[in-house]
Amino acid sequence: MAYWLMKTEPAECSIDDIAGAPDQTMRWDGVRNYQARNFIRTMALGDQIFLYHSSCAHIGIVGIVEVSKSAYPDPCQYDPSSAYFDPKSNAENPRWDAVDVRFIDKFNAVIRLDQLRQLSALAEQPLLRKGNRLSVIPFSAEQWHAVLQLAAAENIIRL
DNA sequence: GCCAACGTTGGC
DNA sequence: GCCAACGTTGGC
Repeated sequence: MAYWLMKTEPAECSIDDIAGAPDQTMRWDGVRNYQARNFIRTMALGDQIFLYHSSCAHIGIVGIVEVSKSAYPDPCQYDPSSAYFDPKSNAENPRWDAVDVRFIDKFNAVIRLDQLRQLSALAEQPLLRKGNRLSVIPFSAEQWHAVLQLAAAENIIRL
């Protein structure tokens, strides 16, 4: 099993939106960056994902979701009415993939950026690098557990 | 709203 | 293949 972090603008799709969706499951579509897409293609059923709210009032990790369906062609790329329509993609050779994610947990507080920066285990984390724009980011098991332990120490979650 | 950083595009 | 221009991301 692998660990990941995915960014979302809560105005578009928040942790509450996922928790409130049918089967608490949503398609994670609209990824239009090749590096992020390549990560999506390596995701496996059951992989654990930190959900991160960006460009909002309370920036940080807000909960956990998991991969409930591994990568498949993102239907939005074929839909001319979609903001994610890609006229250069075609069914024979789909350019973009999606996964399905299922709600696992919402923390009782946001794990803020300044808290994450305190973790030496995250010193090399692309998420914390200035100018980082990657929306799908792998986490090592060590990084994953360091975040969970921080959250437990701050009474954000119970381990 | 500002602006730095980045990925992508397209002319050459 | 280079690289400037552009659009977007994302923290502040």
